[in-house]
Amino acid sequence: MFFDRDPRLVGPDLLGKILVRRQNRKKLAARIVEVEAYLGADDPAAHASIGKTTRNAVLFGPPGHAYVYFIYGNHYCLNVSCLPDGTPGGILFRALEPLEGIEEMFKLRGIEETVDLRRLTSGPGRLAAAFGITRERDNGKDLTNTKSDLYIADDGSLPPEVLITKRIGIRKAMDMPLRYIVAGNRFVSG
DNA sequence: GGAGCGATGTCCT
DNA sequence: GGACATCGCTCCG
Repeated sequence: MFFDRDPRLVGPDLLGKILVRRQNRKKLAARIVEVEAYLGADDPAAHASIGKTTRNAVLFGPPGHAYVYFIYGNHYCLNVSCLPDGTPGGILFRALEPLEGIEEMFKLRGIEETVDLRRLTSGPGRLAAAFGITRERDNGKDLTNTKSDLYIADDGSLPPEVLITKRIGIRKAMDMPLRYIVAGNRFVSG
């Protein structure tokens, strides 16, 4: 299956796909335009590099599941697990291009709709807030289940061009080229 | 528009 | 007790 592969292969293939949230009959949808790969023991920046703990257990579980963690006392971040059960790895969602339910996303973010659309879902903390993602609610969910209230959809569209760069905002393994972005997309962070 | 910094929870040593 | 895969606010140009 799609996520049962190395994150370095899943990452670029995720670009162009759509993250969908359903809640109170409302549908939120946004296109994935920026992600980062996080590996296992060989990647000091990865949460999985320290071995399996209660916090990072989802990364060691079956592929395609949501790993949500709380960072800097303020923000949630969304990842999806990769590789087979027992082998850690995942992809961090860093930026989305809003498609549907934009009004609801502004509400969930707690900002006015006059704010530049780019500030709505550009950045891991921002996109998680815009989708109402919390650890309590979403950690461990199967993102391949389209009956779920949080999943990844595919409308068949492919990004024009994928660029690979160094990852952003980390203190370790800063030089590994594991960030994947849609070239020229205005919703990419940084 | 960029550098500096505070907020603030959770996990791990 | 320190680190942390962030954000938004200041202050300065």
